[in-house]
Amino acid sequence: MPKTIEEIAAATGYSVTTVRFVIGGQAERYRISAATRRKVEEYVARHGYELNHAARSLKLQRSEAVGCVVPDLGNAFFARLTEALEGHCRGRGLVLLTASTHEDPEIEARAVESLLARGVDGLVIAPCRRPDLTWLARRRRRPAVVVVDRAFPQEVYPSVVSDNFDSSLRMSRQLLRESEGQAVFLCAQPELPSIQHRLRGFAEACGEMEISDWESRVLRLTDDSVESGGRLMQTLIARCAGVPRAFLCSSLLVLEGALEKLKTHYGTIPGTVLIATFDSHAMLDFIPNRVLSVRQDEAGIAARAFASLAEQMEGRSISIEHQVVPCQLISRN
Amino acid sequence: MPKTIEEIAAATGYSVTTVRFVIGGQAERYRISAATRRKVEEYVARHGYELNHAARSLKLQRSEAVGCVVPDLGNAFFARLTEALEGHCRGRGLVLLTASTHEDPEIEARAVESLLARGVDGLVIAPCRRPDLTWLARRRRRPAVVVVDRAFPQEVYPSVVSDNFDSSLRMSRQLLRESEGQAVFLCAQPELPSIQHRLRGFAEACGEMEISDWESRVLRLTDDSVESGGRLMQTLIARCAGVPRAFLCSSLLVLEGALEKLKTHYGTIPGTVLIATFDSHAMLDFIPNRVLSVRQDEAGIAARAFASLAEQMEGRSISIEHQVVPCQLISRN
DNA sequence: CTGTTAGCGCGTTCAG
DNA sequence: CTGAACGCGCTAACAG
Repeated sequence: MPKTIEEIAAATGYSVTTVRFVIGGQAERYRISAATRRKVEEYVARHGYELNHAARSLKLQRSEAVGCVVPDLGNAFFARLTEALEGHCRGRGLVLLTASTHEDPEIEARAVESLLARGVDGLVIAPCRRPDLTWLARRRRRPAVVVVDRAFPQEVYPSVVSDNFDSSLRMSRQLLRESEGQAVFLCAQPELPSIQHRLRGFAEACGEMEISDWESRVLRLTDDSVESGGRLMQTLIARCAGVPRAFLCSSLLVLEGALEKLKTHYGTIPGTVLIATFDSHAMLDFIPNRVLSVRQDEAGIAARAFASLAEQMEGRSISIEHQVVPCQLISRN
Repeated sequence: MPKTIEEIAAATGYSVTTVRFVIGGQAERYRISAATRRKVEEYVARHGYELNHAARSLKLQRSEAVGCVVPDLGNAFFARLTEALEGHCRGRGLVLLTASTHEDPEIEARAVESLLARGVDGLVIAPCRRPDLTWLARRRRRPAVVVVDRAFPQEVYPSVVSDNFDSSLRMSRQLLRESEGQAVFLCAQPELPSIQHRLRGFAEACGEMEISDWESRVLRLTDDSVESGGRLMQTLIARCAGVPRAFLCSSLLVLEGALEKLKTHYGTIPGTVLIATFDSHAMLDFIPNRVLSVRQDEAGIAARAFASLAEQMEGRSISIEHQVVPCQLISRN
């Protein structure tokens, strides 16, 4: 059974300080005698020592933990992001506390509250609404904060997001070119900043093609779900009175719903329809249609987010910067 | 800025005990005078109070945190499992500490060590090898432990796994029936208990069809990856000297590799091939082929795992039980 | 080179 | 009804 420092001190007959120096690898520095050192090390080798983080946190007023709050861990993007973050944390001896909010601001607020009460040293959050600053304003020791994926305008925290405008522009250009201007954007959660940027990329590409009424090429619904995708596709089918030529989905969930609807409506997914979507998945390879998709760089986002956290935790000034991570455009078939 | 109990006591002129009773909602019970109570409550309403979990943990020797160690958060199964667990934890005021080990026993050991040092009250783990008991054997306060997804024979902890044998049997029966006995199992990580059960289900189904040499119908490779899937399919194609009739994958990663290989080899995925796989994904709907898949019930597993944890944490006897959660067989097209 | 000590904030016990 | 005091295990300042 692992011992506490005091127990080791008592058992070996030395003081806590001496034991601490040995255990902390500072024996050299404080010129602990070889004999003393050997005795302590032997005892530790036999019985083990286990740092009590609660006591350490209490004393140091820091937890060596970081919180991660995402809307949906079931979403592969957030899962990979969380995983990458956890790796960075482990590398620095930090633990990661996670919370998944189901896009519910209520749950989100409680989760953040809970993490802060736990005294996390850092917080990475992909908020479902504009984050409420009151958390930190009134707070003993304010943790480092980084907003990811969803940087609302005039963000007060450093943020790291994908290059949504540019990647959307590139994908939309290609989509419109290949479909001769016949493409519709099936869009869920249009109020999210990331989606807004994607919309703007689409609009820009429309402009380049001299499509004036791009707004009419966008079908919107508030919640991001398979069901929304189905309803949007339903609308699209009704509108174009025939097999749609090309469409662009704001997320994989919307894509799922849209394809499902195509399949039930036509019995199969018409091979002529050109598919484009944000967020990518390996399985997209196996749809026979031509498919364009944009893959976000979760590892890159995590790396930058963590770097920003680390910077803040080391007390450097909170530079309110906004970082944009490029995406990859993938085209299949 | 939220206050500590001592600060509130000092500011209101009462003692910590009195303040604690009021804050703890025990005012009635200890007959705190209405005036006192009002004063304290007013002060708290104005300045806030924030429990210091580090101090609480130090005193109570318990952290109100549970750890979750999985091989790969990027895997949708583990992501959903983790998410569901987190929900249960939140409901009981616990936080979830997560770690993803990339199937590396080294990382896993360090992650567990780290979580235990953090004093987690419970630990949910999907181990990559048979868990090493020495963690807990020699330990001050042993946390509650539940093994999920991968219960090795003679497991010493309670475990919760999917009904791998039965679901495999059902899927294999159907697969063999539809393919007239012409099906091959592309199997990665055959040493995992879950995979072993799936293999046995396949063998049983072969037996029912009076296929004696089921072993020759299984192609194995140790690591679960897209690359393995490709190599296994390569072998299969070479062996059957033509388009395979039907195959069964041990995981989605293997399926991805296998399909990829089919596609590069034949230019497209032959429509006649019958596909079956463990673990399911919505996108499987959009492959034109007939597809069988087994979907695990992550929510069910999480619920039972958490129930077992809770049971142990409440001091009830550690009944070394093994729970099996049914899966759903999905067939498409 | 080694030892002593004072908190960190909370929960609990005992004493009025 | 209210207050005082101890200790959880660790860190760090100070004292030899």
